[in-house]
Amino acid sequence: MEAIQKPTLLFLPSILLIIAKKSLTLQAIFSQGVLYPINNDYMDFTLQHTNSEGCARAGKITTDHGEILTPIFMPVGTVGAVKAVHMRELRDDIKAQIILGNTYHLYLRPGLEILQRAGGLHGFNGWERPILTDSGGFQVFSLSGIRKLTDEGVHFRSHIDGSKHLFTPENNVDTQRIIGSDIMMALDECTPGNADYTYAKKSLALTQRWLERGWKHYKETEGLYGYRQAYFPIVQGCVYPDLRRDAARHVADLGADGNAIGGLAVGEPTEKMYEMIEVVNEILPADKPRYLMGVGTPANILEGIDRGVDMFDCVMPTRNGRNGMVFTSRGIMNMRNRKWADDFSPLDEEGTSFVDTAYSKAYLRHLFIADEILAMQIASIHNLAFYVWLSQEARRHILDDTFTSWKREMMERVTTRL
RNA sequence: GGGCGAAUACCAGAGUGGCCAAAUGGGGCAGACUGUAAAUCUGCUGGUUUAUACCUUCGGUGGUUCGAAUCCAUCUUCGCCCA
Repeated sequence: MEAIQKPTLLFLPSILLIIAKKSLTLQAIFSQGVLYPINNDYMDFTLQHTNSEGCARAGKITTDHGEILTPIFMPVGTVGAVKAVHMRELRDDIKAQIILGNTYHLYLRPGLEILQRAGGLHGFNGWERPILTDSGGFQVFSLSGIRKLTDEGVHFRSHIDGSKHLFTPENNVDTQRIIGSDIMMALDECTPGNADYTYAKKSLALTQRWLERGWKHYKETEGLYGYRQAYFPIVQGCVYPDLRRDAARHVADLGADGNAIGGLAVGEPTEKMYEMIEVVNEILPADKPRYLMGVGTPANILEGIDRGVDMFDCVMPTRNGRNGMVFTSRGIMNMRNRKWADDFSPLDEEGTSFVDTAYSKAYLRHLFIADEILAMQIASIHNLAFYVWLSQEARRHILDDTFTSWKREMMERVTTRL
């Protein structure tokens, strides 16, 4: 072990040097007031196979921090930590290929200065694989009580200390540059699922104006740490097909390295969500990855894959896991239920994580009832491993052209309440 | 042997004449959670399959009262103090 770790340590000073140089170069460019596009970021995507009976796709995304095999589920690590899960478990056991961070949360804490001095989020939390950052658009939605939208951007109060801040499409790119995510997300308004048409249309127009500004700024800047950063635009439009189509065309016209579908699973009926995915994916380019933001249940993910989505993220495996819900290929368990009290069988006979066989259902229930931290760790590790497994198993069946029948069977199983 | 105090639902513990099937915690049972202000939140927790309804309950028994968990008598148990 030591022999492996030592060279890494030796490289650190040189890495820091590169970062320092890069920052200096950037400052020099900015100080000269260069306005023409200097950005040559790009991210590779290879579409490897499309299911013969539908739209499900298998692909490969290449970033400077490594490859991502799609369809992929991405664990959420809002403040730079996937709650209750160590990086080693995330990498070696869950086999996460990419994780999320959140611009709003990281900007407030620990703040940009610390992040920049740490060498970005990768340097700060030690995750060496790809990172995607949400822009804070979801917080525009979820913290709606303490924010105000204007054309300029979103004015908001910190949920931590009440201080006032402003995100603009431009400074939001700069912030994500400092965080150093491999995939940055456009600043958008995540329109509530129950918004009326007039509001949704107005909201979309704002998102689109912000997108154009953010995209321009993205093109005019470059990363601080010597690796490429992609910038994904987001399709909004609520549950209205014409708005969604308009949004998808607008997004497709940019020619970004990947495209996201946002504003779903935010209160609208599930069927509407599926319908919107279909509407949008007819328009989004097939040769770029498609990211369905914030979704969802295992069933939602299977349906999303079936409709041509390549990337997913959701807090459900971690949050619900901490609250006692365990997702398996046999169905869903509420670990607090009495019925598990004397079930000494493994947590998940078919699970891929070490916790699945190391611990019994009865023991995990005991830990939840006793309010032990270990309960949340076990459930989070299990759920994330299951979600990643589910996406990669889908990938395997797409490559084998057996996705459709496999999905039909899995849909039955993952929706069962045990 | 004497004195004082206490006994309330699974546990702890409010309640000292009607607004009490009885506060509040804990425990228990179930539910929610979808780009994380969440190790959080919501129900239920005497019985009657529904109930703004009825029945049974506040250590036991007997009383006072239109009405008692609440007042009186007595018994039982527990705690503390004095011998």
